[in-house]
Amino acid sequence: MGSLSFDNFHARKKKAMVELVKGKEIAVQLQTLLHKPVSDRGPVSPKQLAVLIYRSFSDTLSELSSCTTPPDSDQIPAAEGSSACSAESPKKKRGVKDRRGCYKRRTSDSWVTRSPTIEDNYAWRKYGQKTIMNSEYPRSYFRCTHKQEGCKALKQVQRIKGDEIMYQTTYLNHHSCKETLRPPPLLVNSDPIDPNLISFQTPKQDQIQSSKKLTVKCEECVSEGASNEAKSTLEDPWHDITGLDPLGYKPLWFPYQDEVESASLHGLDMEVNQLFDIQNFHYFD
DNA sequence: TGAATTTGACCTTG
DNA sequence: CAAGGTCAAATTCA
Repeated sequence: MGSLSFDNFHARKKKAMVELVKGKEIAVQLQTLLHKPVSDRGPVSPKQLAVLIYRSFSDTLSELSSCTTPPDSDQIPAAEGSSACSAESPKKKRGVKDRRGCYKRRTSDSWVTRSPTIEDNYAWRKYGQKTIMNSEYPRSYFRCTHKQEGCKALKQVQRIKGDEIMYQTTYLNHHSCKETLRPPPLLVNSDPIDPNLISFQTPKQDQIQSSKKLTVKCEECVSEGASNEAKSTLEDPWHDITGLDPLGYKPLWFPYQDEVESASLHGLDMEVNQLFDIQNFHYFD
């Protein structure tokens, strides 16, 4: 078992590196493309390249996160794979021992994000809510809507005490249903739960005013550690493509951001920053 | 009417 | 035993 996991670790690591290199190459392509006049750009749009870059990072992170699972963990497989926890019949009455409680508590394959929204471009289904001790707000429990297909991704969302418009989201397990990853909406207008998300569409006249309010509100809600530099990128189109929050918050759907932010992301910083320097950043078709 | 959410009971963990 | 995580019936929504 040990050597198998060891091999697996290196295989995944290698795959992750390949993905990163691929992403970097695409980023270079994107950079080159953006230096060309729109008429000379050919069939591939910058937006498509940006999506590919995102996908590359996503795949990389997926591989890396799998590496973090302890090789020797004898964790009980999620309920559907466990004979001990599998139910004989789909419906059982209360009192009969069923699969309730057959869960893993937080594993190493978990990460926490803070965001003004709970949206992360995956489809989730809420399956529970609990009031938490010493917490003003209840914690909501979500699972991937594609659980039936074997996806074990879970997340817990809780408002942050003292920072009411921020949510702390704890993710458990990665999506195995990659194809269900919904592309970020081209128009991020508002969130049903929290309207702090920003629209990158050319604002209509009546939206400009609310946009200003939004800016003020967001600046108020930025945590102490957030840099003013980051706050100034409100119209950052990168967010629309990648889901990275332009307000200086943590990325909205970037697992392992704390570890990766300073490594992988900064690896692209130069190119990304150069992209932002380009005045005519046409990435929409 | 099917899908999604709510809610209280049940279960495990520490 | 308390706290937190999950289940599933009931309820709501589209």
